[in-house]
Amino acid sequence: MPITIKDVAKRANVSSATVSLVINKNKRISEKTRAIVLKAIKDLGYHPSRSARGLVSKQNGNIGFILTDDHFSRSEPFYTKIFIGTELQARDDEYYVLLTTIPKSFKKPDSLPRFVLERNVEGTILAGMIPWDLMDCLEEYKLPLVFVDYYPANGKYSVVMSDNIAGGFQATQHLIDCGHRRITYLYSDQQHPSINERFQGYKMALEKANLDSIPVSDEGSTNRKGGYNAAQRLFAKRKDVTAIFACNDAMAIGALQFLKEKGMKVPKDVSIVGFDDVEADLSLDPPLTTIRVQKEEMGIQAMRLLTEILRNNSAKPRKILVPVELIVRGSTCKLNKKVESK
Amino acid sequence: MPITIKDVAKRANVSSATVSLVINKNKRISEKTRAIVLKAIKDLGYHPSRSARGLVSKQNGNIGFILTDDHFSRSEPFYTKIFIGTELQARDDEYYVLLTTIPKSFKKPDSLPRFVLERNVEGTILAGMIPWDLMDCLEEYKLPLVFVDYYPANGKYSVVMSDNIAGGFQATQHLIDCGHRRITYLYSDQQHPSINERFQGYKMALEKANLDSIPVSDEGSTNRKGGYNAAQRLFAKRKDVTAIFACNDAMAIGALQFLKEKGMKVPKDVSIVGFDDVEADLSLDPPLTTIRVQKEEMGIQAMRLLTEILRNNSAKPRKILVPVELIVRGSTCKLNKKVESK
DNA sequence: CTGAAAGCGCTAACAT
DNA sequence: ATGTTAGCGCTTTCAG
Repeated sequence: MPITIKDVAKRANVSSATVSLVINKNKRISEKTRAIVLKAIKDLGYHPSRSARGLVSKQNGNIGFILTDDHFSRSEPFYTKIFIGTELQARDDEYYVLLTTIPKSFKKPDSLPRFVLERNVEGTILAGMIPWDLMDCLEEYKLPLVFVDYYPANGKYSVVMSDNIAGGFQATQHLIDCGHRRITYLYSDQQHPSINERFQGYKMALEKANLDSIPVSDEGSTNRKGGYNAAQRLFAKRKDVTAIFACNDAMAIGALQFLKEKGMKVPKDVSIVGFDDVEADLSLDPPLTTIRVQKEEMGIQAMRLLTEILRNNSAKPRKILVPVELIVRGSTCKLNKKVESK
Repeated sequence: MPITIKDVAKRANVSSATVSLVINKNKRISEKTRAIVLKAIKDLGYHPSRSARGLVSKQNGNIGFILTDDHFSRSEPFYTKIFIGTELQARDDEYYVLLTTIPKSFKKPDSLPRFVLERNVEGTILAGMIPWDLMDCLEEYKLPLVFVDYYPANGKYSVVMSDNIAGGFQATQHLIDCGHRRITYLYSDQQHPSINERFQGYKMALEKANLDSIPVSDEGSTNRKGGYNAAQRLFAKRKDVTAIFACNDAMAIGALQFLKEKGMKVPKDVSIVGFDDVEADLSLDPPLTTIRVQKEEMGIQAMRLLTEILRNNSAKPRKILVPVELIVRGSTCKLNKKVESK
């Protein structure tokens, strides 16, 4: 029932081989025949069969997108947007994206995603923190892998990250520019490369201004509750801090909530900068100054990297940093004209 | 390089046809040979090639999952969870799910998702509100369609909905049981079937208790801002309302915010019930009493419905209602012993 | 520059 | 109950 290559060949008065060559952009076809064939394809609304193509070319045109279940269910659509970027780019690259989640607790004998077991993807994008065991298993399959927003330390893979160091620097610099001198870094889970990189940026900005770093961590997690707890811990020790740089928006919002409850005004008494720009809470009061991460762009870049590897599998691992941007909203302001001695 | 059916055949000392029959669970194979073949398959780690299968069977083992971009990027992972359910069930049904978004503003000459143009899906799940034009276009492709959490009025398709009427009823009944007599329904966008059905349930519960309905809508949208505005509008007119049933959690949270700002205590002065149980804000104070929608289950059911249609395409359109559940948290309480005259 | 033909891995008659 | 074989739609030598 569907239109086949033969139908096109017949209509264009050429052989099916010629049509195939045209489809595959082979250059040894005269402009004239190419045009005729192209027209026939369009007239007929022909689309080559992926099955037939895949059968002979040993390629299936699919790529996998794996992330942990808890990441995908997160209340902010962070990874969702990365996925959208991937899918967007996949349209241009003519791939289909198969999305699957694996349990955060993935352990060695657990079974891998179906599409890798059945070898129905040519490569895979790994988004966010991935259990070590999963990487191990994947490695055995020799699947081209690209990491987004996370990467293993071994340097063997291509990765796409947002420019966390620059972001940390910009956030901190912004606070310094506002006149703040005692600026805390609120975080949790320092193992995570992003959180660590943001910390680097923070420290660099402080060093440049000759200020001391005041890192405060929560043992829990990098969510609102963690931010709330960390802020609580911070102000139990030091009441003189005037600015907070949180490792992400969720913690920033948690800290904001704590401050409000304690009657401290944001940004009058304390300025807060977040990271990610999750837009989770546009009704937040005050709206959060933050570092915008280009989530879709990250997905796009990841897909591009993967395509590159797929086309030329000798390609060396590359690392792409997607630029970030300071978004100044209402949670930061100039420090109250008070003159501060360093 | 990969293992083919012939490798299996050779190892099992049978023909490839026999292997094929075993794979396809054909019953006219003796138990003995079946066992031998199965063992060979396992030993070799054989997985049939989808391309080859697809080429002859005209099936590709893919199903599409379409939703609008704004739905997928929503801050609560509502549709994300529906998708996860679909993917979960797809594993059992041996399908791959191709997820794509279309612009909310989809208009007729816009191009359809690639996987339908290229006919690379056997059927499609449509999640959430879908532009009418899209349905129109899809219809021409004669693709089996299943709707989740939304459906066109024409009754031509299979759909999966949560039991909105029961949910609206339970929510309202809960408030009535708490002693409330003046209960508002806060909503927006009544065109949406879910919102309308919830309204039905609300009205039924009120009628049964012989109470009047107090519907208040916001002209904007069904998000927090809408909830805030609607609550504002409500209390501008009537100060005697003691309970609010919002058409979803987002609006409930918006209303909650308005009440807090105006100094009204929740639940002491006003009780609030939401709908969806999005868990967006576990740190919400007070935590929201709501109607839990089983999002994953909805995705699972949608996939099952689609599989059913695909296996037996004479199947008639079916409608599945996924049960809901009242979750009582802190935003509702018994009405202050005040005696109320009806 | 284009056509003829073989063959990818599998299924489905048809034989045996 | 199992084997033989043609052919699905496409790509890819190899000829011309």
